[in-house]
Amino acid sequence: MTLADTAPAAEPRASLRERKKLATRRSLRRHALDLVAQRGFMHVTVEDIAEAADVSPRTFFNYFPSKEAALFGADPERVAALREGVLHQAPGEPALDALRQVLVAEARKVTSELGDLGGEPQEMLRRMKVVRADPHLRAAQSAHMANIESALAEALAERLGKDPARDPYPALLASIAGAVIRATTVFWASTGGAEPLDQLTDRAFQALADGMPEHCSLRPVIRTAAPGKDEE
Amino acid sequence: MTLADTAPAAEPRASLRERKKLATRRSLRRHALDLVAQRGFMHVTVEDIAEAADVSPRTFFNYFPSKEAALFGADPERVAALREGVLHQAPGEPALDALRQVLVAEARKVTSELGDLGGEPQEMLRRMKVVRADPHLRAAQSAHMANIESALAEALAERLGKDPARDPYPALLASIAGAVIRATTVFWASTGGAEPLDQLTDRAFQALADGMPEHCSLRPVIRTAAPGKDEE
DNA sequence: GGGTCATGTTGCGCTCACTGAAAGCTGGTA
DNA sequence: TACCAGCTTTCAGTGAGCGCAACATGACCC
Repeated sequence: MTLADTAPAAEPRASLRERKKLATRRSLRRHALDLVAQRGFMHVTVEDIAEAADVSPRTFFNYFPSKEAALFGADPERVAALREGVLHQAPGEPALDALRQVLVAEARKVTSELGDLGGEPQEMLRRMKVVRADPHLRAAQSAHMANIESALAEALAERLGKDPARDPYPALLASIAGAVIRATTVFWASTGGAEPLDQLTDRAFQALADGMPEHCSLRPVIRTAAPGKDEE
Repeated sequence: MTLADTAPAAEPRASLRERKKLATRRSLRRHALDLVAQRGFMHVTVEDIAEAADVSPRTFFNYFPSKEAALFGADPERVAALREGVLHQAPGEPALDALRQVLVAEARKVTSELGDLGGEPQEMLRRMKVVRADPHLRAAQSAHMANIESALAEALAERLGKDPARDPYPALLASIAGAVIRATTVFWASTGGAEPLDQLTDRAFQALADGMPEHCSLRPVIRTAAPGKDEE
């Protein structure tokens, strides 16, 4: 495994130490995903993953707080970026719209060829397929998302100038946003990534804005303005 | 601790064995809640709980699959009831409305004086206060809710005659319903139960049906008997 | 009441996730 | 080169959770 690849290196090339750390992180992530895809989450131990990545088990926990985190650990920086987006995206417009824009953009990033964290293409898809297959992992994903939802709720409350202790709206919206993300992502994986995740996300938010009608257009729709759109 | 109390005994009085089992279950739940409320989830071991309830630690796991489950374990029968409700409540009406009715009714039951599982009054409130305080527990609650969401999604798909593999609507709606439950419940706890949970739930669903407008009426509204619609 | 069976409880041993501390290794730097 | 900061490893320990084999106890029948 070479250390200096896959990254377009827009930055002045991090120190060797940093590169090694990033490589180890990726290696752990990658091997965790591989092993879990092969054997199922339950039948993979942290020791297995560490061994595959050629580090000690203890080192695994220096990188990830839990076995699950190696699969869908969102870096703090990404959460901070979401926060930032929720606060400042589309000022003046409704928070729901801003949230929608931010999350659609995030979905696009995460599923772009490079994959998140600069990993392999399709990595996100593989990850979600694995998650989809295992109820325990779906639960763990929900748990993980709960933390992100908290951050979102906080940001939404700030944007709206509402006191979370008095108004449930920010927390409610944040929870719903999390639900949308989880549902669309799992569905996306179940179709093998046939329809881009960002479009699915956008349509889900449209349905939400329309009051979740039963015959809503969760299937491809011709929309003006933003993303080009196809019909089915 | 007497065995035969708290239950109005509409039934022919279960066998001694059944009564003991139920008593043990309640005792474990109760002591788990007490201890966690005192010391925090992290600082309570299963051994502590078992000791307090006067059973062996092994027995604890005969009743609950995990430490968390003693706090917010929904009995399978209750989930089955939800499923049933989603399938057959308000036939002909939109699934969202049926879901709303079912969950509002559930909220009323769960927060009724008797508490769920026939426990103490206010037990639900104490439980949710504890959950609200601890991020780990909030995550665990999300994880737990994910399972219920799966059941809801299945039921919704059946009701709507939609194929979950082709249409994300049922899963999306189920996830959102779970999000609504979690958000409203946590908020309800944060207000100390000032406003009835079922009303909060109903208003949250109203907001959802209205497309989550920012200035929606999540605060008390004068509403007539049945969901006779209000304008905001 | 006594015998028998089904069911529930317990003790034991084990795996594995996860953590703190101390010692060893390695890259950055003067 | 020498030193220091930061990373990795080893080690020892806690605690969740599970399978299994006794053991205890209601339930049932006579």
